[in-house]
Amino acid sequence: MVRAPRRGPYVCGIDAALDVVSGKWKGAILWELHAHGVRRFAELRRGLPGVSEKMLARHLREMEKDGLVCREVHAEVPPRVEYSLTGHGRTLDQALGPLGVRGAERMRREGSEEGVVDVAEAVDVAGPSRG
Amino acid sequence: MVRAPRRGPYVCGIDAALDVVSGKWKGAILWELHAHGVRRFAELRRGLPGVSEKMLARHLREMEKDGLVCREVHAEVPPRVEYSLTGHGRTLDQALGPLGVRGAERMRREGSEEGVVDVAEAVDVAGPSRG
DNA sequence: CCGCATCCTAGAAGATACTG
DNA sequence: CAGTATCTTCTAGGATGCGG
Repeated sequence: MVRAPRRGPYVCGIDAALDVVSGKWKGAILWELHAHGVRRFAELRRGLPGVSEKMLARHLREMEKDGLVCREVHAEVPPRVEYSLTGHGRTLDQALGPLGVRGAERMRREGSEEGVVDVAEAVDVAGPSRG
Repeated sequence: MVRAPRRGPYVCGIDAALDVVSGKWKGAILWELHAHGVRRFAELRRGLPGVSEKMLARHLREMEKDGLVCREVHAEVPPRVEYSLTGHGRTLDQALGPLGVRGAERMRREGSEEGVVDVAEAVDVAGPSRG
């Protein structure tokens, strides 16, 4: 486990807010949806190298429950489900923007000695606008 | 030894930034230090109901290593160590401010059905000024 | 008082197989 | 394609005891 997911009693607001994004992939999911606006399950999966269907589905469910993402199911023959950020999710993402900037710096430093994906270099890691 | 907290490859800046505060008590520690400015080990411990010395010490070390907190050791007969936020830590805390507001709302909702400490009510959960 | 070391547990995350 | 169920692995976090 990477983070420390829990729904326990919170000590403060930050604690509670952080809990909403506690999960190895939630930050990345937020980033993906923010960057692309709308994303299908398979697309998200491809965007998160290493994630398993189980974890992706679970995190998506939790984030939906937390009102961060919107899940739109299209009743078609080839199943199609699209995910996007809710207003709430966007607000959270915006709040996370500054963190992204700091994180990007961290990536460059830590990346040198611990390895880091370079996908982040492709876009503005702080919070890319969706074109 | 304790294997270094998985600073694995990050997918994006947000991911990297979130990793710095991943740990059950880091958010609360940040909040405590922000609220009080300077805090001794024992004080922090009392401020974080339920935390163990091990976890408090470990998280503090990690946060120090990440440049979030400053650790000042006073070579006195009764050992005294004081912790405070570094400029970096304050920046992070500020970025977390908006999250705190959202988290506070969450606490009120979730709190009703999951229980929540009321210490948050005592101060501005979003980011109390230390006056 | 501060905080490290050791052992142990809960549950998060991973791999895989299967269903609609 | 989307998502669930099951089994395994991994490790953050908790409990306790010792040392400076």
